[in-house]
Amino acid sequence: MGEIQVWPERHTLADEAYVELKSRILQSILEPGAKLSIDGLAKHMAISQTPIREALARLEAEGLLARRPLVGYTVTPLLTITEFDDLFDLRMLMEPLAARRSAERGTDRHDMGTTADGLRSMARTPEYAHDAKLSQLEFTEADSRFHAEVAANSGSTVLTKAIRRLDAHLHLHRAYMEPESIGETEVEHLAVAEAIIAKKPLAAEEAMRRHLERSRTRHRAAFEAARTEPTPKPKRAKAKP
Amino acid sequence: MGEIQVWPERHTLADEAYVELKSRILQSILEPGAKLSIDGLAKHMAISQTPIREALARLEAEGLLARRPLVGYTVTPLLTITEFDDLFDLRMLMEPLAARRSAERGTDRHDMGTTADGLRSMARTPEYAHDAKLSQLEFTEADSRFHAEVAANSGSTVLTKAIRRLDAHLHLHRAYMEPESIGETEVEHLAVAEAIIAKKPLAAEEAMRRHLERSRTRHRAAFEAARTEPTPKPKRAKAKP
DNA sequence: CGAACGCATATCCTATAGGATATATCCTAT
DNA sequence: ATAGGATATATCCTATAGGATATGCGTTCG
Repeated sequence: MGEIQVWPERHTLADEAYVELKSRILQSILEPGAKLSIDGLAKHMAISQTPIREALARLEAEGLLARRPLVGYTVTPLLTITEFDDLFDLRMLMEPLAARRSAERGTDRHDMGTTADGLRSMARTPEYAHDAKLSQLEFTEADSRFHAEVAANSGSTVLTKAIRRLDAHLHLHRAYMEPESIGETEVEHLAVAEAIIAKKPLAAEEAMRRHLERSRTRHRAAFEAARTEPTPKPKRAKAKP
Repeated sequence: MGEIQVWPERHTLADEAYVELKSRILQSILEPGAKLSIDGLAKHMAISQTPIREALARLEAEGLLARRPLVGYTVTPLLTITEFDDLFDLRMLMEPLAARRSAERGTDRHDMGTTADGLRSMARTPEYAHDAKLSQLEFTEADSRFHAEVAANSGSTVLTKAIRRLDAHLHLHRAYMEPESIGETEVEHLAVAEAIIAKKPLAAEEAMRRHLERSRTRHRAAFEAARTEPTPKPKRAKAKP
């Protein structure tokens, strides 16, 4: 019983609404451009409007929603191909830096950072699940977590936050990736992880750079494939069960 | 009467509360660590709690406030010296890129971008006002606007938003009230502006880099000066008029 | 036939009341 | 005297009602 219970982390309905909505947005259950009705959401979640409003305000500040005063909130539209390229340009600036610093610190003797095994396990992608869609979701989340972990291990909160903000938008596009690229991703992630564990800053930086280059190519292919068949899920999200 | 009225930009009480609170934080009227009572603020602004909550949620997502569920909001502590350095590292990555791209586009024939004169006028810093504190705030805002404008003129919304979300000026202003050499800043801004107007990408990039380097040096001096005298205003902000 | 005006509805925004939780105070026991 | 616990208060959080605004539709006029 000597365990230090860090505290049950009290959370409110506003927190739950925030998590729920963010999840729906990132899974494209709420499609880009969709209108979010406040009391519609309130009824759907069986809570009142006040916590919904609070969650929406946070998501807007985070860039996932757009707000027009006295009109309502809408889901941020998908990136254009130009914006997509710009986003990767920024990742190419920031994430190799994060990898380098992370490697400078290494994975041992840090209260805040990860362990070597933790990083390795995060680099790995989950096994194929039965449900293809679920598998896809797990992969995108695993990918996101790995990049976030590398950033966090850099020890720079500023850098970590900046990377996370970029990632939120990228996440919307991960859903369009081909499943066969999962294997490649895992290999590249492991290269980054091992360089960090071995405390080889330059190697880690370069490994991340290469990973992003190839990732960009893969995403771009998926992007243009999606262009041909206009929308993978053309059904309207009216949220009226 | 032929003027196109872009619309009176409807705003809500939540918006007003947001602006008001942000302003108070930036002026250190609300000091770091200060507790913000929700219905205290509501009574003080003579509005109800709901819009206050919404404003607080936004400010929290923006990093100016910290929230503990069921306890309350507190003003975020100032940047540490490490975070200060990290912040400038990121600016040094992103803003020279923005300056380069901005120079590639130039300042003419763009619907979105600025005019040459517009950019020049933004490079200039405002005159001194009576109130030193307000004067300092105006300078910060002018500086912020110039950097934002250079970013916007790059044509990349992703880059622009990423730079804005760093909220560099916001945090720097909070931390260091020492008046930075206004003259130097203006000269450096003009160097950047002219390089952009002349469509010299490399020169613009380099000018921005040099400006940031010197700005970092200036701020750093103020930072360490502030370190010696621990807190400029040791009085508690209990906000009980 | 097209455009403009007015009304009706849906939705947002704000205010207020009450339940739930954390913190401070006071008391008791060792 | 100090540590531990119970009570009281302050504050947060949630729900709900009502005023205010934008949008859609039908009608009317040019």
